[in-house]
Amino acid sequence: MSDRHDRSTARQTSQRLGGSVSGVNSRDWRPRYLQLAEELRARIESGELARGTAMPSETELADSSGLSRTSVRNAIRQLREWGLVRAEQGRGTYVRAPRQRIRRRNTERYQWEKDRVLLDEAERRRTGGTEHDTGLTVDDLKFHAEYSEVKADEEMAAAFGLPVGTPLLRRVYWTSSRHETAPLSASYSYLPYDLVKGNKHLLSADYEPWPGGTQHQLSTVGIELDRIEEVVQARPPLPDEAELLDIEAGVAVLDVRKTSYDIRDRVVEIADVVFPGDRTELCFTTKLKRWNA
Amino acid sequence: MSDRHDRSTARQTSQRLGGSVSGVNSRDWRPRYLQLAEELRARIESGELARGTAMPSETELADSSGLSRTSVRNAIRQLREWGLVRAEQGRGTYVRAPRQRIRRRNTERYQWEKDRVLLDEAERRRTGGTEHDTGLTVDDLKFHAEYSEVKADEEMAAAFGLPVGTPLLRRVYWTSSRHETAPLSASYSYLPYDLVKGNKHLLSADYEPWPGGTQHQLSTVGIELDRIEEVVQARPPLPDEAELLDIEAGVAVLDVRKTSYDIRDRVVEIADVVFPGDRTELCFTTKLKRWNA
DNA sequence: GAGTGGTCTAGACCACTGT
DNA sequence: CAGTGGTCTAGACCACTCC
Repeated sequence: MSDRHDRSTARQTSQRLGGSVSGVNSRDWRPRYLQLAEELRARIESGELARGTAMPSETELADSSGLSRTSVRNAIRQLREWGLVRAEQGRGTYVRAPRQRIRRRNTERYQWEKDRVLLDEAERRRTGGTEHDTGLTVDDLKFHAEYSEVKADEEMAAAFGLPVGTPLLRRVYWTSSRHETAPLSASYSYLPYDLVKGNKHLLSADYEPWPGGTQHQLSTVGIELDRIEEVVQARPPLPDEAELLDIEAGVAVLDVRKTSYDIRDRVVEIADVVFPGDRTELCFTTKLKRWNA
Repeated sequence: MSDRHDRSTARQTSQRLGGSVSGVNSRDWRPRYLQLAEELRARIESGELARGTAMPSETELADSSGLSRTSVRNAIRQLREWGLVRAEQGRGTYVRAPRQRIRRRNTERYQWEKDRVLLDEAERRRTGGTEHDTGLTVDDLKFHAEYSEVKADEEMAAAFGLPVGTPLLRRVYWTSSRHETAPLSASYSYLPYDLVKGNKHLLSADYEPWPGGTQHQLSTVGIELDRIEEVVQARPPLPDEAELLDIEAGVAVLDVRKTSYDIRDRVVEIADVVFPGDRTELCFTTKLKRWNA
């Protein structure tokens, strides 16, 4: 851990590995599958292997590199972990579009959402939270929502401070851009059923997309939020998350457990939001009190 | 993405995979290396393969499971990506201690650090930020610090809003518990040299551990912080990060780019803090303004 | 020197995708 | 159907660790 002027580079490329390689060279001391991986990475980044196009097949690569197919597969596994290619059974291996990291400003977002509750509906409908994040309009976005009633298991009960078995409204939703396949995040939200049953619009997915977000929905049943606590962790994706978010098995997800407290200090919503780790940045701002204040 | 009553489980175990497996069964439709991986996972979680002990060697596993060594290695690769085992060249593969996730409350931490600046030194010295996080005392902790002067590259210059080539003080540090090998995080911090040169204590690692943290250090040269912005992302570890933080290549790190602004709205510190993804939770709190205020 | 994990080969069969 | 990636085998040599 001595020489690291390039720490910052790691944030941008997600990778920083040795010098350039112009072929699989037996004089190089690194394993040959890694040399091949880095050569292919260079060809992708130079644009020679363009985004969306098929890579040479494994047998072709084995022939052209002089390596066995096993070694070629090791190289491709490396590229997949780097998020550079996507393998599809029976079809081929494709160069991924270079992923632009989407920055989500959570701290500002929540206050913005709260302020918006006081606006009239026409105004709210114009732009929602996702549109705020992405700069896209509602016509570019495709919503998925799924509502159900469940009973609190031990973990949820503890998180809400309610008895096990308490009815909860469970909402699963994600939003995709119409021009891209994979959603930007997947969200699993839980609300105590008793809190929201006063407004029938909250109980069914038929009314989605609801203009104004969860804070507005809660305001219709008399709930004002005081603070939101978010616990961020990185973990491997579940198989279905990998599919939904279009990430390789080796790429982590950012998992945010969001807990909302109302002004009476009750937990009124718990949401698990899952982001693809290779294209998401979460931004938090901590405002500090003045010493002389 | 239909049936997900177990979303929450994913947060705790980092893994949730099919039912239990009591052997590598050819009737099972899953690949046999995965069956073996899950069988071994069950044996680890049951305690049969205790933490810290060596796994059966690859050849032993090949013999006992009736699979080839290649398939056994695939299974072990899976276990490594799950963070359950650590392979050491020439020695063996060892069961990892089950990792307790450490929760780091960033939002509260920074205000706490700021408040502490106003305390006297004896008080400050009693507990530092790391001790605050971990509950350990200074005697249990081992500090590493390394200072150097560097010139701002393009990225750093842009982040600071200063010309390329501006001298920066670069500080690399990490803290380990004396009882554990791997540090909880690694930190790479940059300060404009001109800002801190007024206090020679800030320019050398000899004075570490400095009681009071960066905010106190900055206060000695007349700087008061206004806010801290943190951008969180998940990415694969660099090879040396994997070694330092004791994680497998397949496990992601949480990378936090922390930017500190002073009350004159200058960027006064930029720090990249890297956490092992398999045992870190970052907690952020967003306090919302009252509607009636 | 014996044992370990890391790399590598030259095959094979499979499920899946296109035409 | 031919071609693709996914799985699997039965070997081999290497660097490394420990005795």
